[in-house]
Amino acid sequence: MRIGYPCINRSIGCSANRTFRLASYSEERLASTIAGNIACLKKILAWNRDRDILFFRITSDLVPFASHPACTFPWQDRFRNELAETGDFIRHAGIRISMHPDQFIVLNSPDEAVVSRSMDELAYHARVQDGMGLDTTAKIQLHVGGVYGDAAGSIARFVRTYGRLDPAIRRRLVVENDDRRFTAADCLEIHEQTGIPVLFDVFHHACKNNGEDLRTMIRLTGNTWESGDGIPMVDYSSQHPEKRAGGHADHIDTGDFLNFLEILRPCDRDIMLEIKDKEASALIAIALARENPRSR
DNA sequence: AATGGTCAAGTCAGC
DNA sequence: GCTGACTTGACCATT
Repeated sequence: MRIGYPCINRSIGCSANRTFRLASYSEERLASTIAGNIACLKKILAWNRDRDILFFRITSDLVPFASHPACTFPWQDRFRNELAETGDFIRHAGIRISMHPDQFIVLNSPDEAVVSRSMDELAYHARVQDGMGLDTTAKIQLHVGGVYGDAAGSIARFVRTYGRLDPAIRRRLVVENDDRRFTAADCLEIHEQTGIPVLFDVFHHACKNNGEDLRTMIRLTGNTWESGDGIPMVDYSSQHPEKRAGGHADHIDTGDFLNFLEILRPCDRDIMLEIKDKEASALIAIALARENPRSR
């Protein structure tokens, strides 16, 4: 079991998701931004490794505008060495990597232009992981997409589009339940038709479900991951006490997390903490997991 | 140096 | 019809 956090480290003082405005786009600006982002990513990974944080979500902003028509810069060639070195570090440290394209990537959109742009953006994500030489246990997690007033039809559209994806994307793509549109059961249905692994989001499941037993869903979603996909990933968060239902907590709720660890037992999972204070909560979660080992 | 409007992109609930 | 939320704020013109 690895425990990690997404994208940003608030302790180090650098950011791996620097970007700039499209209006100020230039190759020089892009190249210097990418160089800075990769340099910071390496610092974060080393900081994590030193603290046994062995799961990390790499920001989608590592290469700004990578899939935008304005970007003709051959970043994968220009940063070949930097990407490969980062990948070497990741492998030697035993770190697990995920990425999570943002809300604009919608494979089941009825608008073919949206689908096309989404595929380009997924190809970029795959190229980052390929450039690092990561195996297929590194994943790209995506939600099903929009409902458009017809959930069944929208699931069918996701399945059809999945069949069109480049294998370089397909071997890394996993589908995740969201908090208001498609449940883990919907994702399992998609798995039946495509074979895509299901990344179970515990908090989203609490927000939207069909009354399924939590342990059962953890087991069923875990079964969709084959050996080449690695240990199943799960996303974990808890409700922010003041925000709307579905709002992520600022800080780990230790009681809730311990309860989750107990429910998880005896399944092995890599846990991504989607909590605002990032590495601070990850360090606490790792200490809690140590005190409450999975195998007795 | 601090601040507030704005930023490539989609969908949808809530007002 | 507009705004905010989403896995994650950061950029930049202006004061």
